[in-house]
Amino acid sequence: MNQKATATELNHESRLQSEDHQSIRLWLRLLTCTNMIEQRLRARLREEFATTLPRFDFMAQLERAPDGLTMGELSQRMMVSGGNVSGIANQLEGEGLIDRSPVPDNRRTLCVKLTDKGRRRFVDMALAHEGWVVEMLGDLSQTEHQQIMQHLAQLKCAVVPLEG
Amino acid sequence: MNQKATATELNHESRLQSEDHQSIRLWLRLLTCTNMIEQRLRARLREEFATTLPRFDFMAQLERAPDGLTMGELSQRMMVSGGNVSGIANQLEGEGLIDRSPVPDNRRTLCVKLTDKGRRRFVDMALAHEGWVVEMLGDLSQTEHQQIMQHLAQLKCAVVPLEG
DNA sequence: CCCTGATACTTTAAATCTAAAATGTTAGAC
DNA sequence: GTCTAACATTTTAGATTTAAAGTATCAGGG
Repeated sequence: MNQKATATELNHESRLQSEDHQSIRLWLRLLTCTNMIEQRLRARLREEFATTLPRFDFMAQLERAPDGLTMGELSQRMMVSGGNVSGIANQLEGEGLIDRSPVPDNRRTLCVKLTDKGRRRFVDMALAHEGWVVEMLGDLSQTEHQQIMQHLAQLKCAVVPLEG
Repeated sequence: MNQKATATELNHESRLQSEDHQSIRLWLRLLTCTNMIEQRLRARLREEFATTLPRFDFMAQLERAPDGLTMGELSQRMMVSGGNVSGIANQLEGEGLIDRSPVPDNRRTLCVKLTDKGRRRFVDMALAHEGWVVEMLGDLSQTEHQQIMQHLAQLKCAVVPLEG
């Protein structure tokens, strides 16, 4: 940005560079927001329920899927590796919070569901969790909420096509 | 949301509940976007530069601070624990990419800087990194960029006050 | 000087996470 | 049927992460 170039005078290179930095700044701000919220949730889950975010997330996915999920589906939805899901499932199964049962027509697959105990345990945590999130995000107006949701949806669409 | 209640008929409880779910949805979408981008950057840094996101982030913080940073400042800016920073610093120092030197007036503190080798190495990566981010976020228009930035700034402000 | 508490950093132990290899299962080609 | 490749999951090895404990240093009061 040397001299007092008007908008139309900006060449491709400098325009591109400013776009670059803009994208980086957007990404860093996104990362900061997410990290801040994540750290708070992590801390409170530990303090108040002696559990971790991945364990909570695991149970949350199951709560939203009353018919159960396969290990692979859990892996996708939690956006973590399959091995990771196996480990957490072992813990939660050991504590009687989830149930891993074979599926009749495909012996490779396991169907994971919350046990009654698991559901009860989760409902408590989810209520508190919702409170914490609202505490952090609830000050935004209805309109702001909607706008950010839309923008993040666009952003998601902008990123997804690169999947392959 | 029973019957066809108009907006004014909604009682506090149901309004609150819908706000709750809205906040949760916003948080989950934010998390999804961040995770998607993060995973891509992680994969490409590994594939093309045989390094990791935290190592890249460490060097990026130093690049932005020519006078160097203390370990504590790095910990804050990277939003990770101090122990974590120590570990990464050991690696990078071992590879001659950074330099940890004592500070004259405070023997507890270390001043961390990029070495020339580290700076050269980082510049390469940063260029590619910027390209990847632009690839993912560059399709958003200037206006959208600005709006999302503003919204995330609001969101950040909404979260920060709870620090204590 | 000698405490005391705070600060800066490192170390430790345990959990998490990943990529890749291993295991067992399925589906389709031939 | 047999082979092959894909699939679903687990196991493994190793890196990363965190919280908390440990080490060393500083600053201030008595």
